[in-house]
Amino acid sequence: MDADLDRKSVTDFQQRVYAQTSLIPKGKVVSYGELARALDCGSAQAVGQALRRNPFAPEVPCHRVVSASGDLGGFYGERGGEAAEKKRQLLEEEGVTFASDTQVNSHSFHQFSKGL
DNA sequence: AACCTGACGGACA
DNA sequence: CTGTCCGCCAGGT
Repeated sequence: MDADLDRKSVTDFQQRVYAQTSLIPKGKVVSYGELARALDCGSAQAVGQALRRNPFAPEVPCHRVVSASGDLGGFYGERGGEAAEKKRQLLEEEGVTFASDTQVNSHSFHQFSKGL
């Protein structure tokens, strides 16, 4: 019915990823694994898949999502390209500190509520 | 339905 | 620290 027309392109899972990603506070970053955990997914790759070609950019601050190792990961479907440098700059603009040109400082990681 | 890929993560050599 | 392998889940072909 009419409702079927809207969804397409974006699955229920992706909407959850974008929603959680938009919850990341400015000046902080979250790893794909942490995000996946918040979504009760258990797979960071599944989360990365959703962000890979995010149709909600820049509505969704996908640049605040980095790898668990502190690496920038990717941006706009590119890994370690100039896009990564842009991503790094965006984070620095928001107040995120970097341990290296391609690594985020560990204290800049955000943590979702675990419900304790 | 089956197979392969992917902006990951962790373990191992 | 670097390179390789396996496991994880979802999506596209």
